Amino acid sequence: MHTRALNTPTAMPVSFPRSERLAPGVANPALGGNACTRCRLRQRCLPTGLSEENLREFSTLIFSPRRVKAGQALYRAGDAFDAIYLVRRGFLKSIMLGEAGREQITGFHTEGDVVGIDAIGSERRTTEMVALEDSEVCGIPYARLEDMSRHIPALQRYLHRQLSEEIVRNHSMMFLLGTMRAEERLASFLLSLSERLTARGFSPSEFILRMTREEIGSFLGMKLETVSRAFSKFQREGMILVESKHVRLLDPEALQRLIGRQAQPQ
Amino acid sequence: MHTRALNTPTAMPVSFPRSERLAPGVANPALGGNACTRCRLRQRCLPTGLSEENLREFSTLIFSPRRVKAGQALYRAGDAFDAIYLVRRGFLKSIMLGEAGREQITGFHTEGDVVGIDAIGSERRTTEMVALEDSEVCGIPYARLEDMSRHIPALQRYLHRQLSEEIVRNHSMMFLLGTMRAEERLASFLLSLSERLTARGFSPSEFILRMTREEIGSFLGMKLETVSRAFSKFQREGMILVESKHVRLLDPEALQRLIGRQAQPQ
DNA sequence: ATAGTGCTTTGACGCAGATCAACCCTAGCA
DNA sequence: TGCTAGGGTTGATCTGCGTCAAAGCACTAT
Repeated sequence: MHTRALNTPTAMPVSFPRSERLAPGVANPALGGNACTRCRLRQRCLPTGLSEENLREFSTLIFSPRRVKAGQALYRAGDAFDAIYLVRRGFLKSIMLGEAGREQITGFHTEGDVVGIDAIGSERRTTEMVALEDSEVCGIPYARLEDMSRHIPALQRYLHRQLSEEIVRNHSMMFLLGTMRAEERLASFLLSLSERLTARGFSPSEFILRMTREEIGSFLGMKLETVSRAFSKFQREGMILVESKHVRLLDPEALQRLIGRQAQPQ
Repeated sequence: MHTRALNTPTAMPVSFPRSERLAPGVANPALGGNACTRCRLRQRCLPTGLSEENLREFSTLIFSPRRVKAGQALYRAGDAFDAIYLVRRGFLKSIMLGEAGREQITGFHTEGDVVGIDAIGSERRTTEMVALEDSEVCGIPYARLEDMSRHIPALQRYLHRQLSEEIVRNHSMMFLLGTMRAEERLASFLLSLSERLTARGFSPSEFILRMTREEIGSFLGMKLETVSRAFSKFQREGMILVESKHVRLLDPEALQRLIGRQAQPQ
């Protein structure tokens, strides 16, 4: 039995027990050039089922990694759509802007995620993508990806699967926003975050939030004060430990129950 | 200046002035067999830019129209995903089912819409599609569509555009559910309904709602009573005329303003 | 040290919308 | 003709969450 890496290399608050950081699954942590075949994320980000030859061909598509500093935008609403991106490192948010200065965060993204796929088939970006911490992404020019996916069926399936997953995620969010109350939303958020981090080889029960209470609120359709109160309540009831951005899930089943119960009367 | 067709062939309530029904844009209203080239919806539902030859090839894909009676499901959650559908006639809703018997309507669909595309790339349906009135859909087996789109670029683009539009619609819904208050949601709903019907050659300002207050509420994340009150208020303020399912927009700009204003304080 | 800034927490209060309930209308049907 | 069921409207009341405000904490700059 061993602890898995926290989703951060930075120091923990002193009052919190520090978890050990392990190598995230792949033996060679040194990043190579931009050749996908040597990338540490190869298992997670590339289409599966490509032949060696196809994989090499696919690698030629990819721009060398681009850095996006915390606070900077990878793209903005209105920009021409010409590429999708694989997140290689870091954490980003996608934002939708509406009239009257209203805006909403429509997603958070971290390593291994495909981002910017939502504008596929359109001319321009309708959302913008901003880094919450220093990040690195690999761009794939869309026109060439479209071409290549015509003669590599596995690539076509990969693309369609990414699109499908985006749609399914969106449906889940619509469901969350349309039917859940504040505490259910936050519980759901925490559990899904935990799942995603687990899939990336991090600890399922302990993590660092990369976003503010206000950003969580924007994503979940509630105000930052409500987010904060829900965190405090979960802590009071022993379901989580929270200290500012550091969260530990003590009783995920309780969070799950909190979402599941409370069906409509009879 | 002439009036356009209402989105129904049925009789109007007597107290409402009846609009004239005109032919919906295409000269020959008699439906042919299942040959797309003779379908009255050809302009709206088929990929544009196909050569005559490609169009004939595409037509061979399509199953002959399938009828779905009001209340019946076209597919259910858990069904194998094997086809997408073009709505040829009628009106349907898609529903997402959650734990504890909760459910939410994620979309309404009418003629010319592509439905069932959300499960692309997955094995099984995650939502279900139920007809609100007697409907007709043309199925397209997905595996063959995927194949064919590899050698017909216009078809590939068409597919990607459909997926993109689905994603953009979902984002708009997330924005609506996450940032708008009840009256704004309903105003937004009415305007978007009006737009969609206009694009199909119906009257932009007068239409029949095919769904109940409860279904509108489910879609917009509010209770049926709140929907009803918002309708009444809009009518009191002279923005719409509403009599049960029959709606006329008297002042669309006012509805638009209702959404636009009310930014967050400074 | 000190001040300033951004983020978080917590309390007090108010309101939008949910809930509960009564009643109406229409359609279908015995 | 009357009964029933489903849908819609409206009123009264309740409550979850937004709003407003104050204060604390961690960082950074000076």
